[in-house]
Amino acid sequence: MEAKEAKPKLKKGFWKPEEDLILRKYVEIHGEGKWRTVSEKSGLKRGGRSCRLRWKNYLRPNIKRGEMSEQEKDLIIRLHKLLGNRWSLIAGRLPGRTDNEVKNYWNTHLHKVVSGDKTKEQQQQQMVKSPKPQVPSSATMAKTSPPDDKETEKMNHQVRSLSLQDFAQIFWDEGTFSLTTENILFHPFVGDDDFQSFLLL
DNA sequence: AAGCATCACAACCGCAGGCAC
DNA sequence: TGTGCCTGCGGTTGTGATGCT
Repeated sequence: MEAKEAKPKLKKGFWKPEEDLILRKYVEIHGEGKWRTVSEKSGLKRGGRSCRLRWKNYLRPNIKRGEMSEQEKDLIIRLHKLLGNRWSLIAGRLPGRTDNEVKNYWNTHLHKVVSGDKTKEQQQQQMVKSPKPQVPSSATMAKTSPPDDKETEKMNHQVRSLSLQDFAQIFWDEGTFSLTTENILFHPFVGDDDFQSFLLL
């Protein structure tokens, strides 16, 4: 039995600093995309998807590392309530954070908080009071992303179109808006007529 | 000090949509 | 119009770090 094709054995597991360096340099010169060729041409013995993930989650410029701020935590909880496990959409509202990071953070910290921690329970109760519709499981949601501008616009549109009312409810606490300045800054409606109207409600 | 349990997070995998040919 | 490749998404797994007994 012949071996089909001497496939170079792909490396798995944690990335070494020198591998990061190679990938970073390659992307700086050639740009993002065509991840399969990145792995072939750069000499990295990594699969294209592994390269893409590493770049997207750790090497990309403007990645924010470190602990989540209170505003970020709050926003994640609220958006998760609204959007469900649409991590890429949620991450899109958190500058510098990646979907993987948000997902991990939710699974290790916030999920526990929301589903049981006494000290935080009160915060969550406010949101649990009025059940929010989840995003319809439409195949159009959150799958596939063309490059940035389009994607951003698409996400904003998606969130906008389904959630003006939902946001109004979510940010409504016991008869008082808890829409903070920070939340407004993160909010996709900023600058939109929709949002202006929303604020005037 | 050693062994075990749990936590936190990086990375991988399967699936599905978009796009080029 | 059909097919195959590329890429992104969400779920899951693996591994190192830390805490506890």
